[in-house]
Amino acid sequence: GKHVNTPNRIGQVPGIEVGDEFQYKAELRVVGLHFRTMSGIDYVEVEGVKLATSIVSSERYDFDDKFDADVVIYTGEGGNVINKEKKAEDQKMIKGNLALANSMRHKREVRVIRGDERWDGKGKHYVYAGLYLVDKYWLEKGVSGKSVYKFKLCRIPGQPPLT
Amino acid sequence: GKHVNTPNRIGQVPGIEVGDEFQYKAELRVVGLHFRTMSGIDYVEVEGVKLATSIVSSERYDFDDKFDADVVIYTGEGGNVINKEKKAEDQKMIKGNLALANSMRHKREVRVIRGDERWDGKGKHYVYAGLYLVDKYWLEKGVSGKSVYKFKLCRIPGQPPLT
DNA sequence: TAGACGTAGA
DNA sequence: TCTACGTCTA
Repeated sequence: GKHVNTPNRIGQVPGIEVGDEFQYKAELRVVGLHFRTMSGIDYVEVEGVKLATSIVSSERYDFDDKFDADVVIYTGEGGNVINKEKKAEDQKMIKGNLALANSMRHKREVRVIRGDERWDGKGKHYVYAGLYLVDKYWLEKGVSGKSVYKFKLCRIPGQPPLT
Repeated sequence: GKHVNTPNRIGQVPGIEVGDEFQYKAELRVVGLHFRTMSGIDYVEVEGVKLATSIVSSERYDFDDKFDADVVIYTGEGGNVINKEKKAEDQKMIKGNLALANSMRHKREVRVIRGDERWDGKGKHYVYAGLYLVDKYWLEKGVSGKSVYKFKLCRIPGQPPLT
C-alpha cells in the first residue's frame, strides 16, 4: 500500500501521457494529476497567488461542461447545486475559480482531465486530455437562476491528439 | 491505472498478510479485502443467504468499537447516526447486520480490518487484523437512545500476532 | 467544522 | 434514487 507523494505543481506530470485512463478519482491523486478528492479544480498558492494546476470535468449534476476538439468550456465551482438540501447560490470568485482566473492572467498551463461514464455504467472513468490555457471567463445564469462562472480553456498545440 | 478485480469471497485473500497496512479504503477494494466504498460491513449472497466477508472498523462518529487482544466488539450498521440532518433510528436486522448474524450461524470466517487515525492526522489508515468468527450479538441502546447491534468477534487461533 | 464535479450497491 | 463506519482542504 504505497502511494507516490508527488508534490503538487503546475504543468506536465512525468510519466503521464495524453490519453492515459484512470478508473477512480483517487487514482488521479496517486499519479499526481489531481490532488483534491472531491473538488473539480485543484490549485497551488505561489507567493500568495492561487494558480490552477488541474481541473476534472464530470458529467453529473448541472455541470454543463462542453468538450470540443481543442476547447473546453468548464463550469466554475461553488453554489451548492450538488447538495439538494441546500439552496443554490451565486458562485464567487474565490478558491478554485480565483485560481483559474489567475492562471489566465499569468498564462499558466492547466492540466485537463475528462470524466466520462464508465463502460459498466457504474461511476465514471477519467482520461488525461493534456495541457490547456485559460482563454477567457465570464459569468452567466445557471439552471438554478444563480450566477455561474464559465471558463474557456484552449488546448496547447503540439500535444498528441485525443483519439 | 489497472485494478485487480478479485471476485468477492469469504476467507483469506491471497497475498494479503496480517498486519498489512493501507492508506485509503479504496485500497482495500483494489487488493480484494473489502469491496464497499463506504459501508463498514461487506457481504456476499450465497444461495439466497447473505454472509459477511469483511468488516472495517472506524473510530469516527459513535461507532464505539472495542479492540482487545483477540476480541472485537463491532457496532452494526444503519440508524443514520452519521448524517446529522437525519434523525437516529433503531438499527434493523437487514443487509450487513443480517450477514454478520448469518456468518455466526454458519460459522463462516470474517476478515477484520482496523481503521485508525493516520500519523499525519489527515484521515485514517487501515490494518488487516486477520480472520475472525462471530461469537454472539445483541441489541443495546446507543448514545442516541436508539437500538444498536453489537457483534462480538473472536480471532481464529494460529494466525500471526498483531504487533 | 463544514464544504467539495466521490463511489458502489440495494 | 438513496444510503453507506469516505477523504481532503480551507
